Amino acid sequence: MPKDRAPTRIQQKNRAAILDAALDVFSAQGFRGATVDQIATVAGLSKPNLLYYFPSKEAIHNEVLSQLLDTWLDPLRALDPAGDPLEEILAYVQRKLEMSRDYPRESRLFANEIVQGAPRIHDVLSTDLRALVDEKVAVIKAWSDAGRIAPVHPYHLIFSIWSLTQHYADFEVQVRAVLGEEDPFAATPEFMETLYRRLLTPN
Amino acid sequence: MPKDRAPTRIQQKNRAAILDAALDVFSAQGFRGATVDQIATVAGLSKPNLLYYFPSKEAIHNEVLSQLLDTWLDPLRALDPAGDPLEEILAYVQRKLEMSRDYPRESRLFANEIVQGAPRIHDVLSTDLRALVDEKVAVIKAWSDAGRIAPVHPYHLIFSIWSLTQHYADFEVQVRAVLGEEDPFAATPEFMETLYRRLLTPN
DNA sequence: GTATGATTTGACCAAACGGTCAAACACACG
DNA sequence: CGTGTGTTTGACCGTTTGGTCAAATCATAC
Repeated sequence: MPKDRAPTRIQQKNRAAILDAALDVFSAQGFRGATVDQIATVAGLSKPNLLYYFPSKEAIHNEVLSQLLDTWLDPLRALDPAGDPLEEILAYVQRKLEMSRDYPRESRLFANEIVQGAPRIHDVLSTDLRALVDEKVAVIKAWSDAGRIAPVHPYHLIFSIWSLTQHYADFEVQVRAVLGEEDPFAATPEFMETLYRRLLTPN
Repeated sequence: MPKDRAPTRIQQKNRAAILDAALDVFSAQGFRGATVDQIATVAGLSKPNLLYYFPSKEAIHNEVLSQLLDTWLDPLRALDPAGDPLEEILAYVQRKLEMSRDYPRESRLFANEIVQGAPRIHDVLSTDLRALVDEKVAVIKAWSDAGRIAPVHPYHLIFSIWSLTQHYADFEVQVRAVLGEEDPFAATPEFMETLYRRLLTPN
């Protein structure tokens, strides 16, 4: 490990390469399935060299995961209580869908972690995530109570948005196997819009 | 390995215990994350004893996975072209939801496999699964074209059902972290029914 | 009870894995 | 150029893992 100075160009480049490679490997194999050697190879480094930049496999995983968590909830944070209810929710759906299309590795990393019981991020889920969801649920409930959108169970509404949008990244192999040549994201935005417009348009 | 005779009572009991334990461990840790020792311990056997009944870790995984695939698509197979369109689809949704509630381990095993690229079941997906989906998509498209349900992209309709229902099993930790004490499945059937009724009821 | 096959296990092996370390190498700066 | 710091690596270590095997134990039919 280098001393406590400003990172050199080499450090910046290599740390970035390692984190990108780790995202590749962890999202495709899970934490236990990934090997340090694999990550090093993908990053174009030797294993000891990689361990010169990060103290352990777990440290790399933590770093990748916390970088992910930082941005993962941005689309929901942006849901504006002052905006038009239906349009706000539709915009949130589209933002989430874009993230699945543009950052599928991040989505799969998250999925891997959750499916296997979220051992490393359970705390964040039941504190930060829960608080954010509670906040936005209150907004949606207010809209619903005011009759500005159809009555809906707000928690399940949010779960449905998560599951529908992330499905195209997390289960991409399955979607592609079923669709064949067709682009999975071709008709998806329109489908989502129709679905939530019909669900939420008041009477 | 015993000779090629009818399985004894001990064989039946132990093979069943192993497969159940394997479902536990594989669904919670993924293939590479699971160890033979773990499975053996959960099954109440020693590792060499377990390997007396199955030749390898991969053989156990294959067996568990193929038993799963056998029944996983039954709810979709049961979609009856002769039934009432909306009620048929709603019934399919409820069957899938029940499977998520009653067989979450199976759902998570499947999710683990797909998220990590489905290396072992890719063939089944692009043959059997695809054929079944194509068949049912045709049914839904016919209903849609006949105006018996609202116009809808049939593939994405099916994907939406998969993702929504399986979400409650695959992402159970997250759902519970957000909902707290509340039973994840309490309001879910009603939410699903409302959603698909609104989406599919012809104008 | 005893013979035969089924079942179980402790001891063991080779490979893979996460991680360490001293030595070699590269590079910037005077 | 040389020297001090940052960087890279081959060799190595202890542990975990999947799997083997011979020997011991158990169940059952005669």
